[in-house]
Amino acid sequence: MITSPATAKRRDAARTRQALLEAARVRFASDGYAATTVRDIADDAGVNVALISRYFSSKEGLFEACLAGAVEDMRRSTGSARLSEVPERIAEQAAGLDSDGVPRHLVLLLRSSGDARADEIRVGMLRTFAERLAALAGWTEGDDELLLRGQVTIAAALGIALLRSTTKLEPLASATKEDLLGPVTDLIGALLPHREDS
Amino acid sequence: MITSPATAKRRDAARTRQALLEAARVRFASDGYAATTVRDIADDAGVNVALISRYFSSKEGLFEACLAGAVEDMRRSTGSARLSEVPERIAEQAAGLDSDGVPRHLVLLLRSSGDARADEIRVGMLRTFAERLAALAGWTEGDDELLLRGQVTIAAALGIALLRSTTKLEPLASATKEDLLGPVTDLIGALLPHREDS
DNA sequence: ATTATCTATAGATCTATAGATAATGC
DNA sequence: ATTATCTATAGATCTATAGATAATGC
Repeated sequence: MITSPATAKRRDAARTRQALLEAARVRFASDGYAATTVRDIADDAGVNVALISRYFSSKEGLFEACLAGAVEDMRRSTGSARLSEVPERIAEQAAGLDSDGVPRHLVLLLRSSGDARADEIRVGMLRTFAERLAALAGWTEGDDELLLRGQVTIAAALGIALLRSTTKLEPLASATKEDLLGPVTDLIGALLPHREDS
Repeated sequence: MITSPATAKRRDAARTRQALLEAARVRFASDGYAATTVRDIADDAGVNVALISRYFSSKEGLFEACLAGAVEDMRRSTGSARLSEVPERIAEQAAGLDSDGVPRHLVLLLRSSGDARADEIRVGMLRTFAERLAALAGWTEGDDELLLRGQVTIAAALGIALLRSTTKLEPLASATKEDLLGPVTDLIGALLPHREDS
């Protein structure tokens, strides 16, 4: 174990960077880009505001770094999955936690910073994500009807995640991954037809 | 016809108020509350900024007025519907247009202004909306499982609407109500079980 | 000595409003 | 005369940064 305890006051650029990144993901995801101030993020991270510019150039740079993290999450989630595993993965994403309880912030994909470059990344990720889902259900280039269904599936998952993270609408807000699994399984079963040939 | 042409420069408080309201709904829905400036809205409406304070007290007041409009939309949409009519209504909402092509801005229900009062209205509407849907599928007080399904249905519809209004993700972004009807019908059929007794 | 962190502040918004102007209707 | 609209501006943020401070490791 080289890492120091979480409460460490020891100067550590890498740790500070990480703390900012995590605080930013949470804030951007739940409050949106414009409503979040750099001071909010720095305070949450227990760090001086000026360090955001230091490590991420700007608020916009920090947002892009958050998106890059979401790309990672997404890769791991849809990577080598089979259609039969999709409902559980989606339920995890919608619940906002992966199977180990590590927070996921896919909601970021619905949060625009207004910056053109960040928006391209964001929409590109959504596109890829939807195509992977559709592909698991037998989609091939040009089949717009099935692609639309893949995109509707993503939209539904993100809608659930967003409603959970921005409102206290019960029982949805407190629903666990297990609570969501039933409805999500039905939802995906209806949207993405199972292939005959596998 | 008493109303003057749309291009009228004639002074008309009611018309100005309405123009502000419509411009605000569009901006708040697509950009969110914090990212929208009162000047954006006034410019879109072709009206002086100061008139926002005049007719709505504040930016927050204008947002609340927009929400009140969304309540109207919602009432009309889930009013006396039967379960069999729900998919079409939801498809309309998700598409962002009602059957006459009049824009709907249910996405506002996902947009927080940060103000406690507005948020209560917002979440209250979501709650009512979900309960009505669930009730059409046989929900009675205390049945949390079915209520969750109602809320997931709303979340899915809002997710679609939001993705459509904030990205250019094709084919979803350009899908018509008719294009959406298939997937949405399947989605609702799977989420909300049809009652045996009717 | 190096570099992580903090202080202080410039400059750019953005909202709200007081008071001036000008179109309307009696 | 009334009231819809506009001008000008005060006051409150918020981001980015230059330069000072202080902890670290050689």
